[in-house]
Formats: sequence, C-alpha cells, structure tokens
Amino acid sequence: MSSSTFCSMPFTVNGNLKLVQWGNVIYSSNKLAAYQPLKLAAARKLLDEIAKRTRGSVADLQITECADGGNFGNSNAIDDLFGESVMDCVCNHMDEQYIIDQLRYCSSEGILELGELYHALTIKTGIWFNKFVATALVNMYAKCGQIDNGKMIFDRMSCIDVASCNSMICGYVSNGMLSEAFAFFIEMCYLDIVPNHYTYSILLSACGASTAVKEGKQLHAQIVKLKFMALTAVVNSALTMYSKFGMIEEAENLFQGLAERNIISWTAFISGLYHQKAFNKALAQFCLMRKNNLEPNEYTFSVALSCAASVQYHDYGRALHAQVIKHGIISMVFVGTAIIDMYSKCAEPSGARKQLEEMGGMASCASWNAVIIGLVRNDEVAAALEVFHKMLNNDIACDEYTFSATLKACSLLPSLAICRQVHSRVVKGKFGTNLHVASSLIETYAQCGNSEDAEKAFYLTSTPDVVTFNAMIGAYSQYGYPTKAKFLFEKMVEKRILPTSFTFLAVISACSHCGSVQQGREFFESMTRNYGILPEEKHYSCMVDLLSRSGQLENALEFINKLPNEPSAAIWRPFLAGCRYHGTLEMAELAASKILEHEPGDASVYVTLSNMYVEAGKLSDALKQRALMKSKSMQKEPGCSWLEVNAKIHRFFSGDRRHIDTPKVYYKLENLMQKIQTDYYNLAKTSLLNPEVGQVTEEKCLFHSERLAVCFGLLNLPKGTTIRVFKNIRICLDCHTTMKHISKITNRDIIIRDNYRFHHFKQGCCSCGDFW
DNA sequence: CTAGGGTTAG
Repeated sequence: MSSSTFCSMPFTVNGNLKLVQWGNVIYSSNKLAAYQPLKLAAARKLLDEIAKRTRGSVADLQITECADGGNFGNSNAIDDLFGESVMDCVCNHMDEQYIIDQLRYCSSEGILELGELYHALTIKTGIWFNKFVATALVNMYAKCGQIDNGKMIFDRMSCIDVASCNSMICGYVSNGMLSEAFAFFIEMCYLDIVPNHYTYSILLSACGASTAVKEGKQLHAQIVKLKFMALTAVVNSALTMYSKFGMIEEAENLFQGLAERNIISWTAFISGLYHQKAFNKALAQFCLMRKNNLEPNEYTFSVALSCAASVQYHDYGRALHAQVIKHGIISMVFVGTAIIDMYSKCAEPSGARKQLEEMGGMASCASWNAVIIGLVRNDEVAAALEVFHKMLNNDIACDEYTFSATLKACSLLPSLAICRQVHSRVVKGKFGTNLHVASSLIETYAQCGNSEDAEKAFYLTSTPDVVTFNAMIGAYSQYGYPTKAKFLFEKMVEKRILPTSFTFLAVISACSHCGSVQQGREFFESMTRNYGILPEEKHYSCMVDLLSRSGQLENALEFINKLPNEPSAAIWRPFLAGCRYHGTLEMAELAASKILEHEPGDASVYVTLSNMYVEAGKLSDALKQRALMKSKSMQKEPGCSWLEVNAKIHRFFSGDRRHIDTPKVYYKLENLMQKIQTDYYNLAKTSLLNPEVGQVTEEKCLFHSERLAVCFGLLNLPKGTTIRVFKNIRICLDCHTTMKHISKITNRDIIIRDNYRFHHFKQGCCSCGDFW
C-alpha cells in the first residue's frame, strides 16, 4: 500500500479536505467558520507545538483570531496547500507519538475537523504507515461518528492487531451498532486475533447498552476464566453492565469483590443503586466513598444530586451543591443540570432558576427543561410558560421534553389558546408524531375542553403506544364517550399493546358513566385475571362508583366490606354520592360518618347530608349539619387566600338560608368571579407566547379552582336561584370540585334547580360522579 | 484500544 491508496479516499489533500495555510497556520478551510473556541485552542496548540519543535525557526507564526471566518475568503492562500517551508518543518519535526497524542485529543473531544487535518498530515509525512498511527486514526474517526471512514483505514492497514480491532469494536459500540460490534468480535476470533481485556471491557459495556443479558453473562464467565477479574477496569465494565440490567445483587458482588475500587467503580455502583431507586443506600455508599478518601468527580456528584433530589433531601442537596462549587466543577453542564433538577424536585424552583441563570449560555436544553418541569411541579404554571418563552427567545432548541412539560403547564391552566400556540411550535419543530409529545397534546387538549383536537392528535400518531392509548381512552372516558373508550381499548388489545392500571381505571370509569355495570365488573376482573394487574385504591373507588351510581347500593356496600384494606374516604365518597343520587338517607349517614372519621374537615359531607335532610323534610337535622360544618370545617390549609374568601362568604350567608337576598348573592359572586377572571386574564396575557398572534380574547376567564367550588357549596343556594356561570366554568355543586375539563358551553346561565342537580348537562362530574 | 452521568407523557 502506498500513500496513493489514501489519496483515493474521500479525504485527500487536494480533495474534499482543503487544508490551507494562512499566516503559517493550517486550517481545514471548509470547517473554519464552524470553529468553536475549543477548536481554535486546539489549532493554537498545534501551532505552539510546531514553534517549539522548530525552535522558533518559523519566524512569523501567529494565529489570527478569526473564529467567525473573518476575511478568510480573501486570503490568497486558500488553495495554496502546505507552503514549502512549513511542510519542511512539519515533516522534520512531527513524530509519530506527537500525532498519536493529537489524534487521541481529537477523539476524546470529538473534533473531527482537526482530526481530518492530522489525517492529511500523516499522509503528507508518510507516517500513516505506522500501525499505531493508523490505529489512532481508526479510533479518531470512530469516536467522531465516522465509523465508515475508520473501517476504510482499518481495511487498508497492512498489519492489524488486537488494538486496531478493539478500536473498530469500540467504534461500532459508541455509534450504537451493537450487532456489528459482535459480528466484528467473532470475525477477529476467526482471524486468530486473541481478544484482550480491553476487548472484553468494550463488549461488556456493549451488552449493558443493549439488553444482551445472556451474552453479558457469557462474557462474564470468560473474563473469570481468562483471569481478568483482577483488572479494575474490566470488572467496572461488568459492574456497570449488571447495574444497567437491574441485576443489582450481581453488581454488588462484583463491587464488593474488587481489590481496588477507583472512582469509576464507586460511581458505577452508586448509579446502579440510583436506577434501582435505592436512593438512601446510594447516598450511604457515597458517604462511605468519601470516608475512604476518594474525591467525587462530576459524574459522582451528578448521581448523588439525583439521589438527593429523588428523596427530597433538600439540605443534603444544598450541601452537595456547595461541594460542587468547592471542587470547581460547577460550570460543567451535567452537574449544573443535576443541581437544577435537585432544586426542582425539592420544591425550590427559585433555586433552579438561579442555577440556570448562573449557567448562562452553557445551559443545555435539558437544563431548561428541568427548570420548566420544576416550575410545573410546584404549580408555578405561569412562570413555567415564561421560562419556555425565554427559551424560545434565546434560540435554545426545544426537544420532546420541553414540549411535554410546557403542554402540561397549559393543561394545568388550562388554556386552549396557549396550548394551540405551543402546538404550532410542536408542528414547526416536527415533534407532532413523537409519542411523548402526542400524548401530552391529547391530554392537554382534553383538559382544555377540546376533544376533537385531542382525537386529531391521537390519529396523527402512526404507532400509538400504551401511554398514547391511555391518554385518549382517558379523554373519552372523561368526556362521557364510553363506547369510544371501549372501542379504543379493544383496538389496543388487538395491537397487542398491554393495558396498564390506568387503562382499566379509564374504561371502568367509562362504564360507570354509561351504567354498564356488568361490563365494568368484567373489566375489573379481567384486570387481575388476564393481565396480572393488582387493583389499587383508585380502582376500588371506581368500582364503588360504578355500583353506587347505578343504584346497586347493597352490592356496593358488600364490595366495600370485602376490600382487603380498611376503606378510606376515597372509597366512601362515591358511595355517598350514590346514596345522594338515589336518596337512601340511612346509608348516606353511614358513609358520611366514615368519611368524617378519615377527613373531619370535609365540608362537602355536611353539605350533602344537609341537602338530603332538606329533601327528606328533616329541617332541624339539616340545620344541625350546617352548624357542625360551621364549627369544624374550612380551618385547614393556612395561608390560603381562597379560604379567607370562603370564610367571609360563609359568615355573610350563615343563618337562615331561606332569607337570602338573592340579588346580593348574585352581586357578591359576580364580584368574586370578576376578580378571578381578571387574575387569570392577566396570567394568560403575560404568558402569551406570540404576542403578535393577538390578544387573549376567546377564553379570558378560564380557570380551575376547587376552592371556588367550595364557595358555591358553602352558599348552598335555594331552588330557583340563578347564577351566571362564566364561560367554561363548571362546578359540581354536590362534591364541590371544578370540572377538570371545560365544557363548550359559553355565557350560559345555569339555573340551580331540583336540588342542585343539572340534568341538562350530559357529562358527569369527575369526582362525585353526578350527572349534571 | 477499556469502564461512570442529568430532564418526559396517563
């Protein structure tokens, strides 16, 4: 093989890779504009080295700061490759080891452009004949994502050995081509090249990256046989592999058996524990490591921060933050993001935002995401949208996590207008078919009261997964489309997608809404029988709802009595709703007492009972409930301004309800709602993503406040009272919860009649199950 | 020529 062989490759000196000399500095011309400061620094390093080796004989060596390309195009030197004087210097002074070192640097930093330049240099100087240099080239291309070029060099090598093969295998693994890696391993064995401990290290990590448990175990057996177990790096690979498989006992055995544990061993084990959700144990190991005088690095801190975040050890998280600063690694993106995540999960979103600001331009998309998600988690929905807006303004590329989190914020508001705006960004970024984003879209449109768009988002996904199905089935169930919900469930089974516990909750609830008791029961039974899913309290509660709502109160009571655990308020509440609907006072009294045992401050129980007494003509009992409620309830949740409002209204209207001055009620409520409306209007206005799109006009008074519902409940207005319900607000007056989804009813007056039940609405309340 | 890390959806 001669150097002309190389010249036929895509990277010839005169071909695609244009090397230019400018001020005696060699650049790769077509990549120059893309040079980051890091790469410029690498070029400078090369220059310094040349200067050193030529002992300054190239007098006019200087680097020109032209990271942006500058007036580079004007240089006459563009096609003037390697000026003679420089080439002489380079040829005389660049030895193999230097090139190998530089190529290694390019590999670790992933600087393909500079690597290509060195490649050209090796051809020009002829040192690519050296097999160490060639191996370094293979490695460089493989690490820079150009595995094909690596393979081309490998195929042209006159003498391959285990090291060059390892480079190839490693290249395949790091490019996610696992089957190619294994095939190459087998091929090298055929060629009688004996794999060494490096080979096994690489392959073990490849197994960990896939789910090749069987192969991993075989490799483990081989490293034992080959006596590689004394080598920390090899055992570290195996340890990491078992951690990734979730086989934490195996990982622990390997870890305990290690004669010498380095920082990688500890980090691998701690992170294995983290993924097993053994957070406390992971943190204990972290402390133990520190006791053994091993200094954590950025990897170790990241995982320790994640553990602290998961168990919400706020103080420990802060201490870790301080340690990270002390170790001088605060500017590393991964650690910074882990710190943001820690503050987000420890309910200190302000700390998260502060860290994001500290990171400035270094912050990655994940860093921004972590802040947004933290704000959403802590109910700072408007702030979350604000951060998203800022992210767009700063031209940070959004990913599926960003959209999921932002859409979640929209669904909590809920605001259809903002949801639509985010959706437009989703489409623009081509994320519409991403399953995470699609699921979020379905959920958000459903919460914003737009079932058609939820449906559209669903049918745009070509291969919906379990979450997507769940979101859509949940939406159908919530919207009172049991037939559609059941249809989709069957489709899901047809497609061999295993339903989850949520799926069953949604379909049983759908059955409950359309009175299909038998079918609901069948779903409930098949859940455990056919899918091995154990019912949770939610499912039991849903079943009680199914039975009670259809009037099978005896069966419901029997069902409750057979429950494996002591029935909680969540079980008795739907039962009470059923009693209320079917007017069975004695059972209602039982349910009420059970609920109050668990939750003595639940005002809705008193209201319900009081209403039932009124209906039954037991006015004194009704008043007794009122008095009880007045003395006991609504004292919880200190600092909540809504409760103060509630209390005021309560005081205002306490006494004999039959003499309520209706216009005053109207006026008071109107004022109250106007205030809320203004708040939400301002909120929506400030968080508008694209101000040029227009003002918020359509849905300025969307809101979602359970506490408002409590206000209504406390009022307990008499028959015939008219309340003007603002657009899109629906509140169940029986259980006092706001309907989570917003109806399309606009500016319609609701007449409170027939004991607060609104039969002319077809949808049921998601909490108490009452049809309105 | 080898080993370790962060954020989602019902």
